[in-house]
Amino acid sequence: MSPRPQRRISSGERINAYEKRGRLQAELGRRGIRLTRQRRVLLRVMETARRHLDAHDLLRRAKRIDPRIDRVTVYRTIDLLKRLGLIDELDLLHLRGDRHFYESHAARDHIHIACLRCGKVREVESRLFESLKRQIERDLHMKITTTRTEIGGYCDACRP
Amino acid sequence: MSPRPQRRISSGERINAYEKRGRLQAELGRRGIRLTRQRRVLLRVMETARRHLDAHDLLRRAKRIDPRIDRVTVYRTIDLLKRLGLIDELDLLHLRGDRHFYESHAARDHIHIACLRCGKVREVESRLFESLKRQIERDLHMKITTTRTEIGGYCDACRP
DNA sequence: ATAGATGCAAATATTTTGCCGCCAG
DNA sequence: CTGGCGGCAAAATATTTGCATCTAT
Repeated sequence: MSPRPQRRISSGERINAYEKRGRLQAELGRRGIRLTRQRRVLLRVMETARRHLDAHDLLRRAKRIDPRIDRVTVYRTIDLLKRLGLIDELDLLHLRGDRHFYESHAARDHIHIACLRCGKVREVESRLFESLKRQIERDLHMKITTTRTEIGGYCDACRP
Repeated sequence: MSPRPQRRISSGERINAYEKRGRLQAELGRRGIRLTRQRRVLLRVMETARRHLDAHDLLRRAKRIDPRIDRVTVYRTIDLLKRLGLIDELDLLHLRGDRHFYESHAARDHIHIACLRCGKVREVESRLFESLKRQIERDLHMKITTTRTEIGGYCDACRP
């Protein structure tokens, strides 16, 4: 390959860098899935989140917009979106306990990198990771549809 | 770099390919940590497992060797080993529900690749993945200590 | 001898299910 | 209108905690 360094890391704390506002809702509409009041609220919460949210967070934020929503509906909506492949589920190395976090499926895969001390989570894309996926598809004869990479360590400030 | 293909994938269903029998126990001894009857049994179960086990599996297998062990002890031992960095925690893309699976920390990092249809999990090592980690350490000024990569897709037999 | 580990019971946390009334299309 | 959806309560599952007792060193 070429000798130039494979710098393709574009970090950022923002979760939904690739999110077009209303994308999820449009997607459900396109697939003829019923858009209820509760779903609209939840989709909006997910699309505008600037950090990773778990079911509890989603409920709390949704209630702030419209209190007429139940915990169970949050879980059922999460399940729906997961099945449709519109959101990803993470657990961020269990850094914050055993809950699951959700993020709207980005255009490109990215890697989650968490500092084990300060808990900050960064997201990066990487050409190398894309190559890795292609290599696995080739060598193991797999069709990859989902990936989840969570890397833990110590950031510059927290280095021991 | 060289033009030869980066084939470094060494798969296999076996979990503890790199495990020396008694490694975990020796490690605890070396660190002056009390080796109780229950811990010995659990360490043995972990070292000899040929597939990923969750807390429930660990308890069941431990009880087969010596029934005098409680569920709580399993959780406490898992916690101990996690804190010491001797085992890794996975959830295999929640393919089998929301439990956690454990594996004794291998010499080299590996990637878990699961077929979303038949559920088979394969483990591979990859040079590209090692490069990816080094790239991240360099570019983000991180010291990486843990990684967890879970890739889902469809294997050759299950391809739609 | 004694710090630390275990067992048991109960608490917590998280997610799922059953059932019935409601509402988006 | 009506089949899918949401609310409520309760169950299921997974994990943690308090405390008295035991045991590895």
